[in-house]
Amino acid sequence: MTRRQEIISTALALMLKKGYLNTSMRDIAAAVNMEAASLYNHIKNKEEILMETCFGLAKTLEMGIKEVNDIYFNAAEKLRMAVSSHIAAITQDLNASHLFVHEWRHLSGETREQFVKRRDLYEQEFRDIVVLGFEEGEFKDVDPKFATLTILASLNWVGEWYRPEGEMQAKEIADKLTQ
Amino acid sequence: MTRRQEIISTALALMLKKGYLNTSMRDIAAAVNMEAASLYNHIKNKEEILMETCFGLAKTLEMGIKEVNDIYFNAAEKLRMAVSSHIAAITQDLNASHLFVHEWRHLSGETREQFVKRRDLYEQEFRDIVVLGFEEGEFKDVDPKFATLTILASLNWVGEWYRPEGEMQAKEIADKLTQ
DNA sequence: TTGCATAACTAACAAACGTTAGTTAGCTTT
DNA sequence: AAAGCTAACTAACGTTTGTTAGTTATGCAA
Repeated sequence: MTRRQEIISTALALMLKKGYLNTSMRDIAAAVNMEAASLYNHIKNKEEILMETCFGLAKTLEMGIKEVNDIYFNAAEKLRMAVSSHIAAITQDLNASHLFVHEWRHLSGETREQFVKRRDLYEQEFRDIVVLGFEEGEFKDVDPKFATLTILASLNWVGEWYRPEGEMQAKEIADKLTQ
Repeated sequence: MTRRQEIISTALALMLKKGYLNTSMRDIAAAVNMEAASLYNHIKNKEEILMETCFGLAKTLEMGIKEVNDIYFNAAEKLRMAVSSHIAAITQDLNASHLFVHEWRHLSGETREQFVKRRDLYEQEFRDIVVLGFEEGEFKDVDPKFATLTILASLNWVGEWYRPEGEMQAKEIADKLTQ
């Protein structure tokens, strides 16, 4: 792990515990045993940590749903895989997920708009799967838009209580949730 | 509306838009056309806003579920009413809900522990209803703990997208969600 | 051996923060 | 008329914040 990666991953851990705004460059520096100013040899500024993390996870999620759309045809199966892929991404790095789910608001200006746009797009693709299932008569009596929001809510919330050392594995969660 | 209420409700609106930490006393003051120092004639300090809001909503939710437990007997009906009551509380004041769901972390020390304790207790009561339904054979094949977390996740997330001017009314949402 | 890149340091800056102190104008009560 | 309360003000405080500038030791490449 390069020094840069070490700094960022340490920062993410702090930011989960204390929040993005409440985590200072000096906090991060102390946690990796250096001075705040030295961090700037490795990263451009504080927001770069947030940006890189949010967009990194966005990319992972996008790739996941793209793969699902490429491979599977049946709506129910598609949904199961999309859920599974989402859960995998979220649980794989809980610290990063926290920034992605909660702290993206603190991206500034254009960066933030860009993020929101990609997030909406992902939600749209997710919704398409639900709608497909609706048309196939697979899922019944649900408002697709509403259902999608509810599903994504549950998925993102997994990051709040999932603990890697716990008994539930990512795949298991995905199965239960799809059901 | 007293000046105090005006200050607090203005503060909540700002905090929804910008986040609790990112909303300064000067921001709040400007929004109600006074100086930051003058706010202290009405409130003790910044945290009082957060505290009062979080505990206020906690109380509302607690009263809601207590009433459900007092009146209804059938598990399915109980769950429907608990969901309905929760949704009503959340949608009634979206600004307050945001603090309750997202910003309670910034309560300090003992206050925070107290809040978490009450939140866990509420979750426990909610879970009891699910378990009851499980025993009555009403809800099938679900892990109660898991199901409760998922339900509450969906409920709290409603605050993220619900808009009072939108087409969906609180009761309508409750119905769809219970289903 | 010289020269350059890397990664750390110290010092400092300007801005913003929550909060306190002290003051004052305008009501309300005595 | 006097006294007291309310709610605003100005000024200032000590911190903390993100960031920049300038310096230095180390290690690799020419």
